[in-house]
Amino acid sequence: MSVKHGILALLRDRPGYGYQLRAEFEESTGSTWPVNIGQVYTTLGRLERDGLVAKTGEDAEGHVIYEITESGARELADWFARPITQAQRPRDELAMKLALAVTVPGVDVAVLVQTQREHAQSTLQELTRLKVRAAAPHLAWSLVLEAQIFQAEAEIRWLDHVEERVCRTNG
Amino acid sequence: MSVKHGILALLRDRPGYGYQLRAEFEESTGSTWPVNIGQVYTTLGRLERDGLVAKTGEDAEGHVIYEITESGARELADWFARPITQAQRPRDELAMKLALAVTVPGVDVAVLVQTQREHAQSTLQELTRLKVRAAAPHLAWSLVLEAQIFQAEAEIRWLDHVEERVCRTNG
DNA sequence: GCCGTATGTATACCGAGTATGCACCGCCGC
DNA sequence: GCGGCGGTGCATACTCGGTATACATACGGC
Repeated sequence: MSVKHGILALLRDRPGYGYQLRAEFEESTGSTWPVNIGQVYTTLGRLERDGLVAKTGEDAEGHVIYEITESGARELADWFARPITQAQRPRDELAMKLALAVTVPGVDVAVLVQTQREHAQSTLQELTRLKVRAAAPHLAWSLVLEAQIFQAEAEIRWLDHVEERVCRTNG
Repeated sequence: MSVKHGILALLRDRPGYGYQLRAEFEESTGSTWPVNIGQVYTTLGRLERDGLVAKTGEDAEGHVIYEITESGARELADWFARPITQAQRPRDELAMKLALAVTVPGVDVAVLVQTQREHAQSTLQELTRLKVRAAAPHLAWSLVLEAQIFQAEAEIRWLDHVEERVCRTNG
């Protein structure tokens, strides 16, 4: 979903080709999410199939150039207007794991929570360090980084909450 | 990933068959995440292929029964011991969208943030209502629900933060 | 008897993501 | 000069998560 709309957004700015789109895509998210080049081509293929982009031929260097279509621009505008809903998101792996852990017998939930919290805390420290160190932060990059920070904090808060609830339940 | 380990966890408790495993899986997460039955069978197939579960034949009613293998139990124990890392998680759709929005020209970031926050707030209210209304809450269910609440709160906090940063940048 | 629903298994299909193959080109060292 | 090496660029094969659907059986109500 995201790579698809990312490519559309980049193509709305100006036409481009696969390899270049990957670089722009990664740069626009502050190189936080590496994108496999193969995925760019398959996504471009699907977008073309669905009439959201079109091949315009080749440029002087022989690159296969794509441009956005009217239909693609509409889809992009819709996407920006639509909020991201809970339903579109994948399952929360951690919540799932803990739900399983408290359901099936023989799992030490306290240890699990403890391990996860230690991990989350070191992740949070690492992210904070990255943020502080950044000399001339790219806006998109720092927004993504801060999203990860807020999420890590929420995870730690939730783990504290879980620990309290589970301990109270057990004793 | 999660369905795979969920099935392993359920099978460690006792052997079972596809349809039953789906019901148990959904119940263990408080019916928060519906699982398509087809996925259960394909996952069981892959688990069998990899030697993590094994068919034991049929029970009295003719159900195809699977049981966990030693190797499967090891993998499950490993999974519970391993923390969930950032890398295993999928891209954050919302962070991605905003990173794109501030990068490509012609997107009204303020409106986007506003729309998303309204949506997140109504989601949060809905989740809170669910939590309060729950008469005899299942532990796993309420943990999952609370995870969603903590995440929605973090999202709203982050959106406030983004708004402040973007406004400051623009004016 | 027959229709609708729940139970149960299995397969086809699609999209996201990864690995890999293949070709071209420019640079650097010998 | 030339042979290796790394960057650029395109394309395909493959796996996995997830959905839809086909198909069969059993059971209960009209």
